[in-house]
Amino acid sequence: MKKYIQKWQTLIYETLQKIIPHSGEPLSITPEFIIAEIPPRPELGDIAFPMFLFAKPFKQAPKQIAEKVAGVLAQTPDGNAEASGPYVNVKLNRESVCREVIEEIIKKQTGYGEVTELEGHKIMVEFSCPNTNKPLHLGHLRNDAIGQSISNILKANGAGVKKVNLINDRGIHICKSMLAYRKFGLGKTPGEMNMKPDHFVGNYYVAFSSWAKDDPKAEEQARTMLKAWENGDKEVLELWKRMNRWAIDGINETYKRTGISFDSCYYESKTYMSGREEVLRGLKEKIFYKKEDGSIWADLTAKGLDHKVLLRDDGTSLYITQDIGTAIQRHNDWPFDRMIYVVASEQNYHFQVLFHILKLLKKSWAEHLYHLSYGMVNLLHGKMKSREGTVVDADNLFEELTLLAEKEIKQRERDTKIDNIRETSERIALGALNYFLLATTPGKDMVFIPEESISFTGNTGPYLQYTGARISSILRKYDERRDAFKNAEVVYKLLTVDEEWEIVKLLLSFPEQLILAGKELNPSYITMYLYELTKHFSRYYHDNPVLHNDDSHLVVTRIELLKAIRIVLKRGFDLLNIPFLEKM
RNA sequence: GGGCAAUUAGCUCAGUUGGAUAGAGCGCAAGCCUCCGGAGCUUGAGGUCGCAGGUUCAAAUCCUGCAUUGCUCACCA
Repeated sequence: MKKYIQKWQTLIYETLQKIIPHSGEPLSITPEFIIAEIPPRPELGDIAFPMFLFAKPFKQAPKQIAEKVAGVLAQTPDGNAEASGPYVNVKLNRESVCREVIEEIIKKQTGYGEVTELEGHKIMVEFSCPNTNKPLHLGHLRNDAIGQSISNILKANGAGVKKVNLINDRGIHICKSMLAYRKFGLGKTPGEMNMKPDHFVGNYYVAFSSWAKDDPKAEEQARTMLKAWENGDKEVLELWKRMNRWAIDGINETYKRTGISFDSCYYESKTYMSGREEVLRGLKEKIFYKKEDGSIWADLTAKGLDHKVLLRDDGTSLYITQDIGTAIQRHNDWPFDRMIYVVASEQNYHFQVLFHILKLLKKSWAEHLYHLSYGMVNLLHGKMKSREGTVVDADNLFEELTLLAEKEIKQRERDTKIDNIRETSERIALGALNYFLLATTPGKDMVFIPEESISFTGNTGPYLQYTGARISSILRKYDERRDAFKNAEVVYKLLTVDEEWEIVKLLLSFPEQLILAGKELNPSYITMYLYELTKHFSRYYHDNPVLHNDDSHLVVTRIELLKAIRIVLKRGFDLLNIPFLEKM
């Protein structure tokens, strides 16, 4: 669409130049600054140009200016202009636009969703970052969905993207589940208990909490264990390795199920030391200071921030210590132009502090670090609170959604027409989940409603998947009857239905939405776009038969349109990690 | 108490750099199957855009104040 808007901006600009009244002032802008809009109702036209801005220099009412401009541009090879109050509304030449767009999409296939906006940029994206003391929950699912999708979107914008995970495998919280296991675990294994191993580990983290409630010594023992861990205590390390393996194996299973992957994986246990060294170096260079008790601090009050502790008085590391080390190591490993941290908004302050500390440490790249902050995921009946046991476990939720999808399939009596019901249900569940999590702007808190997400009607992932399956079904039928259309030709002039035109305009704007989504780091531009596209398609094919037409030229032309829609849908689904289903 | 953010229909969410009558979905009400898959389509009701000022041709959008809610200011991560 941009291409056509630019063309018309120039045409409007040239026309305005011609009609400047003698008493008026010359135009002080260039064509690209002429405001172009999409009219509120399609029957008004395809592009709208408000004339308000020219009223002052022309010393004329916007309405009069619009009429004059439209008079000059009423009939052109590129389309027609007409005045509507203070607006000049343009209707594009449908036939030529239809041809250009549909042919381009079919020629490029899914490459149609590739733009060069960020070519040459190296962008590292960190997301997920699980703790190895418990399984993933709903909050992680939003994190994963955003991280994965943003990476896809940046890649489609031409950037070199490296997806990285950071395994939170050290620290006092890890010691807590270890302690509880040592105390209550009796050497059992997840295999013996027939449990998913990360859930097995998570149970001991819960066990620690209830133990610590009655026994004040529990917290102290955890601190002692952390010290032992950092000092390389053999028995502690042995236990740590064993339990970490369980947790990570389980978490990887969830990633696999939900289509999440990484290019490389960092471990806090391997980076915290370099963070500590960096802090000590900073101390030596008097960037930081030491308190009497031996703890090391940064004074950030000059920046309007607080004082921040970087190393405990017993010398052990904190969250921020290892974050410093990790950032430095990453930039050494893969010198990025930008680094995006996908982390919940509750850590906004932490990242302000982290980025500033890295600047204090004179890391020139620190200003290219960006915290992509996403809001909390709440439930309809309130917040998720681990203490109240209302945390939604990722695996359980996914299973719940899968079963709901399976039930729907059976209810619709589609089970005989689908090859693998379980697999299809899982793919619908994933589509439902990712669509729902990505449809809300990342920065905002959101309410997750499982039943609504899996609903097969309305603005949901499954509805999108259904539409994709319907298109696929029509194209399959066309293939089967191909011989009947041997002599038919594609004639774009035949696409005269308004709904066809709306769809073509949408196809035209896909690359622009992709650029926007990349610029704003916001996948919801894609979810909104895909919903618009599927809604228009549903309306269209409800009233306009594709295959059941006497005119075989019309059939093959509409088939071209459907192929183009399918390509764009597929590409859009890929960006959001929503599986495309041929049948469902 | 300080900082950051949010507030749009009963509920969940859109609303580009200020621009034509503020939009979807769910739910509610009423319709549509001799039709490529009815998981669909059509129509309707439902809004003082948190409140009060200001900026201007024009404000949900920009500015100021207030209210409410969330997050945060830990030797947790």
